[in-house]
Amino acid sequence: MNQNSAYRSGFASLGVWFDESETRDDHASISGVLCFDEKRVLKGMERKGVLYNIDSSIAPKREHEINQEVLDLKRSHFEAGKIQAQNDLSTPCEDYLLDIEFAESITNLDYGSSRGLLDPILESHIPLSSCDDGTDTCGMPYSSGLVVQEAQSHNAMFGLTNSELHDLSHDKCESQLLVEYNPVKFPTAFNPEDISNVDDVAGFFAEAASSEKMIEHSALTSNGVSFMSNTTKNEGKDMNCERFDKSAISRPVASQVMNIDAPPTQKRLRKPTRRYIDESSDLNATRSRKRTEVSTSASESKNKLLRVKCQKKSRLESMEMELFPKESSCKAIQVPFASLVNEECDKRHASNAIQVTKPHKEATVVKPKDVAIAPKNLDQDGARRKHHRLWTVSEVRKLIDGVAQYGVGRWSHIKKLYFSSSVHRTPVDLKDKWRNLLKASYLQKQSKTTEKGKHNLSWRPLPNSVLHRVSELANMHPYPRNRRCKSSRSPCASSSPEHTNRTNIQ
DNA sequence: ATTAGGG
DNA sequence: CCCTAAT
Repeated sequence: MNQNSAYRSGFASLGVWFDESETRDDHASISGVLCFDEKRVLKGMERKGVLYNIDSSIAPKREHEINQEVLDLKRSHFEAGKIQAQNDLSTPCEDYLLDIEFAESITNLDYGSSRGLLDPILESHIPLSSCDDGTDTCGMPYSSGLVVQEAQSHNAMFGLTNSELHDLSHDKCESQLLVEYNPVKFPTAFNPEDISNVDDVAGFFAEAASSEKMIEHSALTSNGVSFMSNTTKNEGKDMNCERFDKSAISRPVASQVMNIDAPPTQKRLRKPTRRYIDESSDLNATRSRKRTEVSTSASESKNKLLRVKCQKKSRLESMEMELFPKESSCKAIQVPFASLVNEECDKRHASNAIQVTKPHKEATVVKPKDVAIAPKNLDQDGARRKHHRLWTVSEVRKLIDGVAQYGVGRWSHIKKLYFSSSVHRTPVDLKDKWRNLLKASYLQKQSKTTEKGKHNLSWRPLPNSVLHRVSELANMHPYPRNRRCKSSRSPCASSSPEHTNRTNIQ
């Protein structure tokens, strides 16, 4: 099998002994691999502690979904581990003098090859569902392309251990199985981002270990496997998680995780998200035209992020897809975009400064609020969303004037007349703003009438003059549809007259 | 291309 | 602000 040969060669390059006679046997191959891992992982640490902790690292993922199968598997593991713990020095695997740098070396191995090893297993007898319930055990949806493969490999290995453990239970390499079992799983438990930080990994371990104790104890005990409980608790507990977490295990594991995780090949087979496409095209377009209307870096990004959170689920999902993959695709977009944004940012600032500078006395009242809304930090997201341009009082006034003149609904006209200079205010923006003004005035008035104190502050104080005008206009021009007169005075009394009036004017 | 509305 | 459905 190609996979085998490839795999073998990979290890051969590492100077690892490889038994030709076993080459054709997948199990044998795996055993060999497992041995390596064990040697690597166990290096410099106490066998028992390691075994305990490694196994425990799995627990948090399915605290609430432990099924009998899993328990059985665990039991098997512990048995194996126990036996091995007693024989570790005589373990045949000692023969495989593994270079301590295996962890780093393995990084060179192609993901495909290692995967190839698993594939046969997958195909043969592994129900990928040995421990998956859809939502998954790693906290990440299977729908995430990035994770799926890991999950599969994990399951594959899981299945392997599960289905073959009995066969191997008396084999000399049983202990290796346990060890290997763990590293393969890690990827499923971590967010790629987390993995990058070794400390985080260590933290996870600690957490996992601690939480596992409970589960392990109750589960195993109830299962009539008390002896294991003892084993783990006594021997495993002695092991200081922190100690090995940070020193021995975290490094190698982390590196391996990265390895498994990193595989660049066909990680993302999904077609680009709509947003992704949009952004790309938008970016290009923007670049070529040097559009002036773009967003600023920092604030904009944040806004977008916020927005994303509030957006429809579908969109959110797509977004996450973009955010997660720390792969090239993402960077490719962002880098160029970022530079672009900066450019635009400067331009915009200039114009903005002007506007901000000329505010009226009342402006001071409004501004605080605006500032408060202003975003703070930026995220990687290449946000396409327009920068949240705070409406200055002057702008609001202009808008009101426009509405007074043209009436509600003629946004494009208002835009032409009053906002021709401000590129960033589109008719739609005006419309939205008006809507907000109505709402604001209504709320403000209401709060004033009732318990004025209340969280009135949350609603940025609107200059009274503005507020009044809005109210008046609101009465005059009931906002389409919801002519629910916010003003406490004359509810929905004026409809036809004013309406026609305005309409005719134009 | 504009608007109205929902998110 | 963004997005979409209606005009």
